[in-house]
This record gives sequence, C-alpha cells and structure tokens, in this order.
Amino acid sequence: MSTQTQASDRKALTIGAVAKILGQEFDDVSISKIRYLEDQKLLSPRRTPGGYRLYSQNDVERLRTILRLQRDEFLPLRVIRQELAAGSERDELKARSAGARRAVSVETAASPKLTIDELVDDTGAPASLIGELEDYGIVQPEGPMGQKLYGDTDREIVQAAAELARYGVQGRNLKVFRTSADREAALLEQVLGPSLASSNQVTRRDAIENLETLAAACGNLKHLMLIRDLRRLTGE
Amino acid sequence: MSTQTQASDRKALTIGAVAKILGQEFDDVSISKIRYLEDQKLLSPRRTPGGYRLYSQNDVERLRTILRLQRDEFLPLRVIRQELAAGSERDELKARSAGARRAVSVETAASPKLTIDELVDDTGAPASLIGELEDYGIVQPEGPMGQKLYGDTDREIVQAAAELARYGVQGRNLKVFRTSADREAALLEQVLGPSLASSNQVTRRDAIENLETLAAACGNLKHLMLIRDLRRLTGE
DNA sequence: GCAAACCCTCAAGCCCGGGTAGAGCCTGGC
DNA sequence: GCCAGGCTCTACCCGGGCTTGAGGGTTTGC
Repeated sequence: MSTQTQASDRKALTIGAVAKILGQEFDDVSISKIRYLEDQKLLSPRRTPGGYRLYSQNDVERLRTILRLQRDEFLPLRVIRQELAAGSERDELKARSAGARRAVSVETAASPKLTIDELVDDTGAPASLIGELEDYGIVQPEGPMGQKLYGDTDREIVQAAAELARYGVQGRNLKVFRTSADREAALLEQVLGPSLASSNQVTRRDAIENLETLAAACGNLKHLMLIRDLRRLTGE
Repeated sequence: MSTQTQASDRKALTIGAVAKILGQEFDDVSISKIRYLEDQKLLSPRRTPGGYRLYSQNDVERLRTILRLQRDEFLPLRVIRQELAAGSERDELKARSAGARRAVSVETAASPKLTIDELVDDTGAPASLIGELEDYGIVQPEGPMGQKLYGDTDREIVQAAAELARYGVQGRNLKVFRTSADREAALLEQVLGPSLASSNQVTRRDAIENLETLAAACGNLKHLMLIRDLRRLTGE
C-alpha cells in the first residue's frame, strides 16, 4: 500500500473503507461486525443526511483499540465499553511503558490547536453538540467567532461528551459538571493559593505537585461518594 | 500408609470440601463446574481406588488461579490452560495487572461493618474528623448513635478525607463534593431511571451496567474539566 | 439521468464457550 | 448396613458475538 492514501484520509470514511483498512490488521473484521459493535454502544460514527455511517480518524482508532483488546486481551465487549468510557486509550500507552499510576499532569503540553472542522472530523461528534458544549462553557475555544481554535483538552472533553451522548445525556445536563469543577478548583485554589502565587520557584513547583496529589485525592473521594449514591439507587 | 492422615494440614480434600472453600472467594463455583474444568484438562486431581477425586493443597491453589484468571482477567479456559502449562514464571505479571483491570462495580459486595473505634484504628483518622464528615453527610453510618456501623466505602472515604486533611482541606470544605455527587447521581438516575426501576431482570442488569459505564465517562469528563481549570490556575 | 456499487434497518438464526440437570449407580465412614 | 456424598454420561440451556437475508434507500461516475 502506498502511503498517499494516508494523506487523503483526513476525511471521513464509509464503513466499507474502514473494514478494508482494518482488515489488514485484523482478520475477523467485517462490515456487519462493525455495525454490531455500534449496536453494542462501543462506537457512534456520524451519519450522512442519507443515513450512511461516516467514520472519523478517531473512530477508526477507537475501533482498532476495540479489536485489539478483543483479540489480544480477550476482553468481552462489556468490559471494553467501560474501559473506553473511562478514557483509558491514553492510559493504555502510559501504563504499558511506565506503569504510571494515574499520572495526571497539570502541566501544559503545548499541543496543536484545532479548528472546529478538524475537531468534528477528529472526534466524530456532531458540530451541534460542540456548539452546545460551548454554550455551557464546557469547552472553551480561543479566538474570535468563526476563527475559534480548540485545544487538546477540548478535544478530549468533546470525546467524553460524545460518549455520554450515546447514552442520552444531553449537553445541558453537563452544566452540573461545569459548576462542580469550578467549585472544586476554587477549593483547591483557596487551599494552595498562597504558595501557587509565590514568586519562589521552588515553592511554586511544590505547590503544583501538591495540587496534583490533591486533585487525585478529590477525584477518589468524589468517585467513592458517587458509587455509594448509585448503590442506593440500584439497591432499592 | 496411614501416615498421610496424620499430616492434617496437607490432607487431601473431596470435591465438596473444595467447592465450599473456594465458594468463599468466588461466588460461581459449584461441584459440577469443578468437574467441568477437569474435563477441560485444566486440572487432574488424584483419585481414590474407588474413583473419588482427591484435591491436594496444590490443586486447590491451581483452581484458585484458574478462577481468578477467569473472573478478573476474563481469560477463556483455552488460554488459561496454556498459561498454566507454560509454567508459573509469568504469574507475577498477571498478579500485577490483575489489580488494574477489576472494573468499577456498583454491585454491593457485602463487607464487614466497622465500629467507630475500628474505623479510627484502621484509617488513622481522628474521631473528630469522622464526626465532621458525618455532619456533612459525607459518611453515612448505619445504626443508632453510639452503635453506629461503618461500611467499607465509608472506610475508604475517610481515608481519602484524611489524605486531604493532611493538606489542610477541612471537613466542611468537602460539602461541595457531597452536593456534586448528589447532582450527578440525580442526573444518572434521570437518564437511566426508567430501566433501573424496571421489574424485568434483564433490563435492570443492563441498566446497572450502563450506569457503570456512564459513571466512568462522567468521571473522565469531570477530571478533564478540572485539569483545565487547574491549568488556568497555575498558568497565569 | 441512470446504472452499479454501496449502504441502511430489522428480525431471525447460528455457533460456541461455559456451564447445569438429572438419571442411574458406587464409596466410604460412622 | 445406611446414606450422604461421589461418580459418569448424555442432554440441555444460556448468553455473547456475530451472520444472513429480505426489502429498500443513497452515492458516484459517466
């Protein structure tokens, strides 16, 4: 295969094309299987007005991950679904290489900014969803209208939101996350604010590190409390 | 000779006894399943002259491994058989990765209840902190005052809170987590409520699974948003 | 503007892994 | 010598993971 096909497939692919591509790496893909996986909520490609599925680069990547987990790790779809929902695609690589534990860096890694078209292409989320997310301040692109640019975190957020949308969670429902994140940030700022503002580089570094630790602990706490709430929900 | 009856600690067990023992740890063992595994060549216990199976300590261990690989790593028997045949050298690897996967379960795992004294002992958190957490509804012991009992989740919550306390986060600060967890639970209930309430067992099961997936996705989203907030905090 | 290639949904069915059920008979420990 | 607990074997079940086919719409290239 010549590589110029790569260059052209920035754009979305039809299901047949996807099957052909992945067929090189996995011998048990088929169009019907891909559809089946979608049925099982592992995937949700955009559609053309006529109803054809359109797979973004990202969708293809995701599909590749699914097939790999299935073939090499023997995971049942049910579990793969959860792993994906938990956004472990990145973790996967990290865990493999370093065995890092929830290494959550607050440090900014300057990443390429995306236009909205690229974002749509990349995540497979409909532009309408992205607009909604902006309205609620959940993604925050920079730049003037019509020239907005989205960062890497925005991309991931959109991805997560698309995941939730699959289950019927609307954009406006996500407001609650916005406010709770704000509050949490405020809390952490209050606790660590002084040292963060410090002009002493060493103090500042320490503060950032603490921030990460604290964020992790908070995450844990929230998770636990949620779990308990949910148990009550299912329990009775 | 009769000497083997003397060495009581390495006495061989009958299939019923084995099933009972492993039943503590794995809820899906049964006599027939153990026989089935033998049929699949995963095991070959000694036999009495009369044909009864006799399980050595070692057999039991092996069985435990099999069940663990099945439950926690989702490996098919075919693969487990190979792994076992390939020797125990790589067992460590598996044991390590085992902890990583265990999906987040909302399912209640009946766990021992603790008194407040045990809780203090266990977590090293001061009783005052625990009291504070109760005031804000962050831990929710059962039972009458003076006789309160704390569950496993409570224990973990206290632990996390103690961690935060180390950094100067007070109990009352944690209220925000309480409310945000509540809201999130409400959101999920709204989305999945109908199917959760269903009397149809299958629908319910599915709903619980979706709940777990959704919770994971929400966790991811919250995490991402917080990270972005924190970047802003440190960035400028 | 049309054919050929491609894709859509939905319902039904298939296959396989991983067991369970039960009939009929045997063992071994008190 | 009683009987709880085992034994084998065959048949059956169930859920996960697709495939097939009918009936029909969409795209694309010429």
